Amino acid sequence: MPELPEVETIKSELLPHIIGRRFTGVIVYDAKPVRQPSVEEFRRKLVGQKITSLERRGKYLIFHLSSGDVLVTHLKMSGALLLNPKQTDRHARVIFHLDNGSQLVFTDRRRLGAVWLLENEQAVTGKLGPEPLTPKFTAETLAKRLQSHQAPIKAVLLDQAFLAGIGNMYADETLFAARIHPLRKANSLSPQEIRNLHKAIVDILRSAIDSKGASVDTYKRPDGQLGTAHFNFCVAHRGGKPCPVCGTAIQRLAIRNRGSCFCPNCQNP
DNA sequence: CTTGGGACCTGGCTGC
DNA sequence: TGCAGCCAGGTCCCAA
Repeated sequence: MPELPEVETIKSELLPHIIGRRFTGVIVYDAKPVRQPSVEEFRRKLVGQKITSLERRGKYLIFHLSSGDVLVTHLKMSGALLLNPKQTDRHARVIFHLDNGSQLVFTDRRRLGAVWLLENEQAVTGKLGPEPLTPKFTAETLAKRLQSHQAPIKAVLLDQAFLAGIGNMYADETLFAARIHPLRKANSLSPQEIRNLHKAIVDILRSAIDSKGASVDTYKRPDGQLGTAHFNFCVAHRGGKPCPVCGTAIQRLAIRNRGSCFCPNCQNP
């Protein structure tokens, strides 16, 4: 599942291969992911445009084009952007042909992913919360934003309008690193716990980026390689297995219909 | 405003 | 071995 570290990895590995390239053709095998505009307009407007820059916002990728328009992608659960894959599988949804002969393949097994071609990205990314890996995201910022939430901290961390880019696995890892129980009410955290949580968010995300993301499910980098961040996971996707710190069995429960793994000993309620 | 539940979607897994 | 049904989770939509 591509979360911030996975999307950041895709961005940085795609970047050198696509900057300055021009779209020469766009083949839509599945219209479902093309959210805006119509498939016909999507193709017509895209062909001929040059990619001038590529940025990540939360879990979105934003391709800036020479026309001023932006191509925005979200990979959701099972999406990937593959560069010149050896074989195009049956899950290829859109193929972008570039002027150097390369193919950029948007593939997505579960068909939840989406692409937009827009005048600007605000309609899609406008409601996102702060970027956790920018200097503006401080423990003080976090503390202030937590005050207005009494939902479980795990649910709040998953809210993209609260903080952009964290998904289920990194929320679990972050709370474990900060020793905070996922059901704690967000506005009940002490100043020290908030400082710990802030540090955990930054550390966990940075280290996952260093490991090129986590390949627990279908996540692949543009060249088809896997990431290794999941080898460092302490609790995420480890329900029933021993806690690496104390050996207690990792517990699993549903919060907001999402599986949450935590150590009942290290993360006290 | 916040909160929580259902829907979307497909393939891997479970259990009969 | 076959197959129905469950489950995974990012985000949108809706109701309270």
